[in-house]
Amino acid sequence: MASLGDLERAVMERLWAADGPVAATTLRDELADRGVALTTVHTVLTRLEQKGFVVHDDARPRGFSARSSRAEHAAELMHEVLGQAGDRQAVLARFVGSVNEDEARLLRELLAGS
Amino acid sequence: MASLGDLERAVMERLWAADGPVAATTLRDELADRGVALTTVHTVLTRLEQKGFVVHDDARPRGFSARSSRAEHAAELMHEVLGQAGDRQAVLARFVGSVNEDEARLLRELLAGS
DNA sequence: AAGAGTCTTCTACGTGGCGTAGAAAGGACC
DNA sequence: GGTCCTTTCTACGCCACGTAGAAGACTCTT
Repeated sequence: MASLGDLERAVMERLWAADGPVAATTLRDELADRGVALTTVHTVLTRLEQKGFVVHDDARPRGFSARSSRAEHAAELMHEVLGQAGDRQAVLARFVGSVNEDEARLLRELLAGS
Repeated sequence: MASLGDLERAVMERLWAADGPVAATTLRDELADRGVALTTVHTVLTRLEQKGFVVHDDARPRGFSARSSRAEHAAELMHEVLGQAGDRQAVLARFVGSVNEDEARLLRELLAGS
């Protein structure tokens, strides 16, 4: 369960927001506010690939994409937290005890269908 | 959202398992498999206090205790993940889509009461 | 096919968090 | 008051991550 650094997260955010593979130069431009160098973007992408969060095609300007969607990733994280937390029932109880009404309704609907 | 290191987690685990304040020496003994020095335990406890996960009384052998229960902590973490993940509904959908049947039933019960 | 420009990989450095603990200071108990 | 336990102070090493230069690989144009 690897956690992400600031820049790593920012990069993932762009990849999640994109609807296809993204070039490193594009990412650098999107992260212009940080003023990061292109090589920095590449380093981060490489590390994200090692962690299994990113893949790239072998087109010539490489296209990088997130391995799973943002929602999938978050849901996985939630399961991880739930998993390594001993009493799963207690955790779930606390969890649903503090969701707002809209989300409670949504959850009821989602659970009704299964 | 501070994440915990290995030893920090191990310490929290003991504090969560305990039903009252725990002395540093006790923790060191419980962590005997790691062979950590007492001062190491103290350092970790201090850092955990700075992060807001632990408090201590001012009895003479200080009593350390977790600020919130393990379940509360996990539930909070789950909310954090959910919160910073953009489309909360999508995340919840993915999440309940992959809970097992027992947990789904539990969730339905928990949600029915609210 | 050479040259120019772009993309990718290699390598490396600084910082900060965490595991680690000795040394010193503070308090308890006989 | 001296000895022993506890707490605090200070410090070091390692690893993850942000950062990027240098060099190598590739493409494209002429």
